[in-house]
Amino acid sequence: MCGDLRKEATGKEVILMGWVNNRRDHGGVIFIDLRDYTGLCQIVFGNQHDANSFERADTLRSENVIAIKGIVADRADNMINPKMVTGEIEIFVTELKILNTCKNLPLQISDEQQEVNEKTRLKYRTLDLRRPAMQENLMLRSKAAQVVRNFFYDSQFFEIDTPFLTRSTPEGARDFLVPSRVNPGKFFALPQSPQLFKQMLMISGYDRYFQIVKCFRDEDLRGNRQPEFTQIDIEMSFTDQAQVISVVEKMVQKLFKETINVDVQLPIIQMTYAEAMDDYGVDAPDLRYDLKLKDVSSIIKGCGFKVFSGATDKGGIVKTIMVPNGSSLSRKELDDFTDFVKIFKSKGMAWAKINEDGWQSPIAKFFTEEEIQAINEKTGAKPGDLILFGADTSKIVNDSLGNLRKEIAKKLGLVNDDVFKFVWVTDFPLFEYDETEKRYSSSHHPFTMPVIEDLEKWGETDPSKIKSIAYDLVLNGVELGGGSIRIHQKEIQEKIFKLLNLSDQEIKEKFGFFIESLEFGAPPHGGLAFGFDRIMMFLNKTSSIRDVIPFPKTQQASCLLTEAPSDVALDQLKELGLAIRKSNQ
RNA sequence: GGAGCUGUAGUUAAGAUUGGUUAUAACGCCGGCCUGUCAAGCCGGAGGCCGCGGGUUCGAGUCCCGUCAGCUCCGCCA
Repeated sequence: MCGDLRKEATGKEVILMGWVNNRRDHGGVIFIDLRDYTGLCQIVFGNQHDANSFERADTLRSENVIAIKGIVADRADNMINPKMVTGEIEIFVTELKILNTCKNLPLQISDEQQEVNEKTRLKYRTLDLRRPAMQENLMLRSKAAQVVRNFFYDSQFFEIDTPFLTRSTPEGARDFLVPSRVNPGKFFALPQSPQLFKQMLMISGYDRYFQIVKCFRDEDLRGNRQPEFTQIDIEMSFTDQAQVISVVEKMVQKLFKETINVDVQLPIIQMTYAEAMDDYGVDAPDLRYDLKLKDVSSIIKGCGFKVFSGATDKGGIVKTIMVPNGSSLSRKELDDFTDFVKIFKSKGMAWAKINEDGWQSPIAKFFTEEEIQAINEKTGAKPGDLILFGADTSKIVNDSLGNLRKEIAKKLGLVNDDVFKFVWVTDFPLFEYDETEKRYSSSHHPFTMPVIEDLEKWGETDPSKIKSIAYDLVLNGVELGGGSIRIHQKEIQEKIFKLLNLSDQEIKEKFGFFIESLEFGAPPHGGLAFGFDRIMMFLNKTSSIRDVIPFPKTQQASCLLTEAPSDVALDQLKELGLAIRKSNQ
């Protein structure tokens, strides 16, 4: 292949096929860099090598597809190109076959300097994917998938596939629906994950399962979220949290080693959800930098500043971020931070610059010397430092300061993308209270095993206090994957459904098949699912999920290449028993 | 559903504060010259619905309103 030839091949006759990356026409001699997925190789056309191909090489243009026969030649010392791995040799072309031509290009394949607009890239994805950078991304993805497969196969996991046409389930994300022609008026749903199927495989006795599988969720897109995405899905029987974690982190270690040669130290540290929220304000903390949040609620309780004391009086909290040497930040930068926290429903952000003689702060006058001392002590602030305050409900304070912490780290240059800080976050609450719908919903999913003592103690009175046996693997502030030990007893599963406000009839209708499966000797089991695309974002060092997915959707969930989704013929609808309603009422 | 950023030759950008002759550059493309380049070089050339629609104005790429698209984020994502 083009990128493989070295000095050792000198004198050999070779056949190369590929794309014209670049043509340099000197009149009497024409140089072409020929490209395939392995790289570039310079081929030389000249009268002395072959008059016929030299003449026709005049017509070659970028991205023409050609096949050549030629002799590998050693380059003289002053002609070696140290920038190319094949730079010590070139091919004297003796025969040229033009396999295809190419129209003028909407984006340049060979120019890696020029960042092309993403709209253009997605519209001409075929060409975008021909760019070496994208080829590297997708080839690494292929390699990663192989490493994962080999790891699990070697660890006695079975790769078993599960259906894409399955039934819609309540809870969770919106389903993508697929109408059934054979059963007019009825619909399949594409799986949000193979959750129930893998659990049923455990019940069927397959002991250990994995799958690299597409999942579908009809929710709004983000820089790291696509409507169809790929999970590394894992389930194990007769297991517990420690064992799942232990197996999975070995996989992660192997994956990072064999793809990007990064050593992941095992065991990966663990922290509870409560610790993560306390110290970082988020359930997926970035541990590459410190900037921990400190709760100063008890200090400011009853202080003269009504915004703070009012927040704690109403059951809220006041937390701080101490920015070392942060007092050099300008008023404008602090205003930007204030605007930033407003995204997260925070009403504002107070700040205090620490001087030798006390606080320089709009709110300093509201605090006694003792309170100031206590806050300085709690936050560890010294002269030259800066303290930022958030006061509101704990959700808003954690949300805004947790995200502000990341923002500050970015701004101060504390974020090093060559560092990989993994952490397991454990002991998640089983439920979250949904304020808008006034009910509880599962933090993980409804099949997560609760801590049984919690369930007995709080089940009737305060379900939000129930913890679950669930765990997330977080890397640099991003959730890579999450899992749990599952409920394997019918009674507990039914109890959880009830707490989720599902009626007996709904339970029977939606999950009857699963509940019944549990009754036929379900073993204890648990597992985890990774976002494969997100892992690939780290391995490829990209911040866009679209750079690791060959044919992604735009934020409006459309494909600019195929123009999907599209209208369909009336006949198709008719056959499915469907009609499109004009208005959206 | 909401907020912000962006949209100008094939591509990437400048021009937008302060409205004013023919909208500028680089790369790419086309033609010519050239036997050692490798981001080749030199000479010449073509290429524009300034996202779209409306408004203000004697005059709009530039100001105003609307709209569409791409991106980032909030909500949403068990």
